[in-house]
Amino acid sequence: MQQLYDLFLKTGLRPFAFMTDTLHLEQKVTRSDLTTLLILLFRGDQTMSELASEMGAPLSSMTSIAARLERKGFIARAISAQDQRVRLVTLTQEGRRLAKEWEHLMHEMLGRLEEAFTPEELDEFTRLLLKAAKVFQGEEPARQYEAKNQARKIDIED
Amino acid sequence: MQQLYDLFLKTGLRPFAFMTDTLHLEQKVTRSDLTTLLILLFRGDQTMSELASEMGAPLSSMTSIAARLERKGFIARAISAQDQRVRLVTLTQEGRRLAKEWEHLMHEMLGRLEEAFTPEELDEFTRLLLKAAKVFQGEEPARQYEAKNQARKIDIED
DNA sequence: AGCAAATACTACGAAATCGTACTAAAAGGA
DNA sequence: TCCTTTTAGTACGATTTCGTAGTATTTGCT
Repeated sequence: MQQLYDLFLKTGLRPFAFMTDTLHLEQKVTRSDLTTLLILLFRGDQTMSELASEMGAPLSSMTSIAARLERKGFIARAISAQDQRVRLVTLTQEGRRLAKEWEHLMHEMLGRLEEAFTPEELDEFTRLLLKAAKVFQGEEPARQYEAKNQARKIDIED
Repeated sequence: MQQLYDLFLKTGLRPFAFMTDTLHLEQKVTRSDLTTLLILLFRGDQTMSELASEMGAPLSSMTSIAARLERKGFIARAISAQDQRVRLVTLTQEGRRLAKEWEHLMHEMLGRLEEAFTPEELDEFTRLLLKAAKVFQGEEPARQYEAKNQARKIDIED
C-alpha cells in the first residue's frame, strides 16, 4: 500500500523518467513533442484541439508545442477547408520517421513486459490499471474549478 | 494493449491530472510543491539531495521548489550541524497542515480504490504495477547518457 | 440578413523546470 | 599540514508550460 504512494511520489516531476530506453530520443525533442508525434502516428491528422485533449494539455501549451515541431520540420499545419478556424496537423516525412522510432522503442518495452508477465497477468494488469484510472477520475466533486480552467482535468475513456 | 498506450499518452503532460479531487489544493501550490511536502510528511526532515532524489528531479529544480516553499512559509531550511554543506528541510506548522490535507485526499482516493477493488485485486494491482515499473526501468542499456546528465533516470526500489 | 454567442486557435507575459557553471565545505591522500 | 578531489547545494540563463486576453470564423437565433 505504501508502495503505491511511493510510486506515485516518484512520478511527480518527469513522468515515466524511470524508463531508460527512450532517453536518447529526447536529445532531439522534448517528451511532449514526442508524445504529440506519436498521437499523430496512431490517430492520423488531428486538429489542435484534438491534440491538446489527447495530451491532456491546455490549448495554449499545444500551440507552443506545435510551433516548435513545425519549426523543426516534424509537422505541417494546414487550414481546414470546411472550417477556416481549425488547423489540421500532419506529420512530415521526418516527423513520421521520428515517431516510428519512438513507437519501435515502445513496442520493445511492451515486449519486455510481455516477457516478464504471463498473458493472464498482462490482461489483468491492463484491466486493473484502467479500472484504477477510472476510480481516480471520480465523480466530479470539483465542478467549480472546472468552469474556470479549461483543461485542468484529463478525461479517460475506454 | 492499445489501451496501455493510450493511458501512457494521456500522462504526457500533467501527470495524474485525471485525478479530480486534488485540484483545489493546487490553487495554492504546484503539484511538485505538494509532492515535496508529502515526502517531508512521510519521511521526516530531508536534505535537498534526498528530496531531489525522491522526487526524481534535478537538484537545481529542487532548489527552485524549496525556495518557493520557503518563501510561502511551508518549509524551513537549516544548515546541518554535522556538515555545513547540507541543508535540512523541515515542515513548518503551516506546511504540515497542507501536507496532511493532501494526505487526507490521497487516503480518500485510496479508499475509493479499496471500495472498487477486492482485496485480492488490490494486492495484485500493486504487485503488477511495481513489477511493470521494474521492467520499464530495464537493464541499463543507455549508460552513456547517464554520465552526462545527473538525474535523467529515476530509480525505483522496493 | 443581421447580430449575439460559441468555437478554434494564437499572442503574450508569467511561472516552472532544467542544464551548466559556480561556490563552499568535507574527505582523502602525500 | 597542504592540496586535490568529491560532495552538497545555489545562481543564472534558456526552454517549456500555462493562464488570460484577444482574434477570426462559424453557428444559432430572430
